[in-house]
Amino acid sequence: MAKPQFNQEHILTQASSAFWRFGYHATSMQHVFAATGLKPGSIYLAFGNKEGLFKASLDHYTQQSLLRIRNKLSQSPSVEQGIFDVLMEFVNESCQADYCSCFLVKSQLELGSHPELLQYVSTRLKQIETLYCEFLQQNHPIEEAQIKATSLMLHIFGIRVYGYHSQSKEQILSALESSLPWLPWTKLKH
Amino acid sequence: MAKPQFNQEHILTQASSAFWRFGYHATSMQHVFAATGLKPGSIYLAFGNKEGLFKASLDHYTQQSLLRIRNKLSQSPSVEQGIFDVLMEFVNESCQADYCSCFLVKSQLELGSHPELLQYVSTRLKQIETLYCEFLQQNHPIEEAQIKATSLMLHIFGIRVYGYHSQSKEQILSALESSLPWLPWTKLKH
DNA sequence: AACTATTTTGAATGATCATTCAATTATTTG
DNA sequence: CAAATAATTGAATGATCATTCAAAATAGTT
Repeated sequence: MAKPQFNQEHILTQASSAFWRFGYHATSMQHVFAATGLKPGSIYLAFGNKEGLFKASLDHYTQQSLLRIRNKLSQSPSVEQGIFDVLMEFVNESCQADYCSCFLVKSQLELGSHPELLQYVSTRLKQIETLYCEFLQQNHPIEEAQIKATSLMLHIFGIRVYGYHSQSKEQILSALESSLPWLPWTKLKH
Repeated sequence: MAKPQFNQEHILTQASSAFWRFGYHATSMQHVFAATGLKPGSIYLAFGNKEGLFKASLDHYTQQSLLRIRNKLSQSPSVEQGIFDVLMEFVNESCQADYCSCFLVKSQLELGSHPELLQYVSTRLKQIETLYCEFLQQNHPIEEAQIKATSLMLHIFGIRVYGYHSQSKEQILSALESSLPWLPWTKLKH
């Protein structure tokens, strides 16, 4: 064997970041070579082709997202409080200068006409919904948990799009409070 | 003058359709030439460059969307009923085989790192929100109308993303009913 | 009919795209 | 240390990209 294989974590971090910010089509392999400092052959040996690298990037992002949500919901005094905190994080992200929404949501819309990648993205978004649903089942019958989880995903998708509008934080918060009354808003009011 | 200028409506219909379905980066000018049957020079003379054609396509789509919503809300017995009907149309669209979400929402996410086009898209999405808000002011004080309009946009954005999941119609409807209780759901229940 | 103004044509351009592969380098194995 | 094995290199490839422009065609004007 030659030099042990390059750091896959490093390249996936860089590739995810590029695909996330610029999208699948606007990110060229040459950009990836430049960002990672690696040569074409290395990346093609490890990931096969651009699609393979993209899938691995999606996986990397999804695992981090699932972990982040799981930690937040586990460590909160209640599931509702944890969900509320996660939502607030999403809203606050949208205020940052380099905001670039959610990698999975962006990919879902960009690759709507690419059945294989679309399926790959949809599966991962469903994993996230399932995670919320599992936590909600601690407090609610499964049917209600499922409805709340779907409603939550609709709102999260909405935030991911609406967040691009400038100075939207207060508007988003008021709207969320009106349509998600089962979250613990009281501590923020007045 | 030569032959009167080609039918701009026709080319914008074709170009919008391509940009909408495949996105800005995945739609090449060669695709547009093939779809319209026109030669490069004609299109470049009329629209300047790809960005110009894209902006004109966005405008074309936006004007049609505003017209469609305005008609629906004007002809309904109440604003709430009109909004409900529009939402149901969006949900039903997501069941079709060739579903491709909303051109503006897709563009907003794809062009997040292109400030000029991002601004162009955001302005048009805000126009749609303003239209809803104006109609809602017939029944509600302006503050409440604005919150309802923003909540509506969040939900519409959510539907536009969630719609890609297969067999999602019933789930979406249940979730919408739970988070938009001010819409006239009763006639559908039981 | 001749002239002018404008549009259309379509081949060509250089840039950038994803991808390949023979040669080189590095590591493990015998 | 030598042989075998595997990873890395980076220049090169053909395809496709957005865009250009000189020439041809068409319509209005005199």
